[in-house]
Amino acid sequence: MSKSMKKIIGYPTEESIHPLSRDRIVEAALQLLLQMNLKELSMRKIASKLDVKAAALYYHVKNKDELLQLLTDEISVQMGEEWLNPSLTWREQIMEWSSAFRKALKAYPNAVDIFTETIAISYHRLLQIEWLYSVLAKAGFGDEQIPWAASMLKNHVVGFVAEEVRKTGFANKEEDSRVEAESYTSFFEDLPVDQFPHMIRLAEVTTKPDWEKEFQFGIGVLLDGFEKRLKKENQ
Amino acid sequence: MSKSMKKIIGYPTEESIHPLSRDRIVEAALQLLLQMNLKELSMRKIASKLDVKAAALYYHVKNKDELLQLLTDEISVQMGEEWLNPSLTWREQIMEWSSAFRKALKAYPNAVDIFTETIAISYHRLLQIEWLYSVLAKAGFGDEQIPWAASMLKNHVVGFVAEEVRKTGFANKEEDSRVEAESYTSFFEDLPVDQFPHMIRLAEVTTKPDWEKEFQFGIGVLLDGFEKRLKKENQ
DNA sequence: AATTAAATTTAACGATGTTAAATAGATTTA
DNA sequence: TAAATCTATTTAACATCGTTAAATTTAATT
Repeated sequence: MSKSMKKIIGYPTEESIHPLSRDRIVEAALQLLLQMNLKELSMRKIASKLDVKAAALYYHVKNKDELLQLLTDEISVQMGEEWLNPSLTWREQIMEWSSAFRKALKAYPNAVDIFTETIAISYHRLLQIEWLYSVLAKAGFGDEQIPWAASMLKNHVVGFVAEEVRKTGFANKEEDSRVEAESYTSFFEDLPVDQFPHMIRLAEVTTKPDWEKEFQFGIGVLLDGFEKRLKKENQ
Repeated sequence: MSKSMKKIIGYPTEESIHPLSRDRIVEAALQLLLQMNLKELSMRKIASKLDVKAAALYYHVKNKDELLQLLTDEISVQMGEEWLNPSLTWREQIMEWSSAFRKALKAYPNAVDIFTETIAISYHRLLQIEWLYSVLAKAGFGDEQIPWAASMLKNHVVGFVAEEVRKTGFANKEEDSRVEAESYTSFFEDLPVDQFPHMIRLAEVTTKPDWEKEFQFGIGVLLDGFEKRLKKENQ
């Protein structure tokens, strides 16, 4: 693109296309999280990606913690609504939601830890929880148990994906975690056999995990456990 | 204590009682975590608490990450073995373990996030998992499902306590999180009623949580879910 | 054209994890 | 006992970080 072209009135310059904003900051941060892990993500790097100095970010965002909260909110937004299907049973609805949530989390593997470290107090995360509440209410849960069950589901998916990401490894800048995931695989061989009999016997299963199958198992356990409590209440 | 007294041969001086070591470093770090949160904990502060310069720590510990791992290991050690009781059913054994694990985690509330962020590759944490494996194996679970169930239990307790700590608030230096916990309580009043009907209706339940009851509910759900899978397999 | 408001930069502060080299203390060897 | 070696700690420095106040530029309004 020539410099003269940029001077045409109304021609969208880099700046007019991309005025600095919360959304652009969030977008840049998420992009960076695809190339580096959470510890490496800094305000300065985000700013640099936007051709701006770090202090400029603070006009649009209170501090880094707030920005991280915004990231979780945006990820919740990107989860979309395709999983929403009122014609399904409550079990099916929750299974759809769980899979969609997992998928959204895995889209930004390095952001998962933000979910584990923060309370859900952003708009779109709250919408998710509200929806969970509505499904659980229709399923017949008592008022006290609705938040309990919702919390379990949320924590389970987040915890599951966090572990999945850690053990699967994900591309850092210096491919650190990939190495970590490998060393984890060969880790079991160094265990004292007498003290860890089960762990060693199960090493084969543990080091070649079928994450999808394990995920379905987990959701199934929760749903079965929920259902039993439902029946107990109504009998 | 007079200076001359310290000179008596064999009298335990400050230094001879307290030679720098991994254990002392871990102990100091855990003590500091009772007065500040995880983000505030630094190598320099730990060193200062031990009347030593920060670099000295690196002779005993590879880096901060390893130290944090050691903290989780020590907390696992402090969990003790009172919860161990082979005469109980597998359900009861797991309930005892869960409660003991929760209690151990809550002894250092500001350390919980280390558990959520790290893989269990330290000796005493692995011992816990090995024990879970043995109980689940005796309960009759198939080899594939044993690690799955164990992982669920571990993740559930850690996730639960993490949330409990965040929402309960814990004494920081500047009583920051206590304020945060308060503002969380009054948080629901600002929600748009039409978009969050359930959340607002349940606000009373959610802001006055009975954590012990909720914890038992969660473990019960998991155990019921497990049991159903057990029966399915054996039929 | 002058004034005000909005957005960004400059510059700086204190703090962090970590490392290499220098130093002191203790132990072993000659 | 003196020299040499090993152990443990300090000194000093590096690059980086989150954040803020003040100065500056750019845009909007009067």
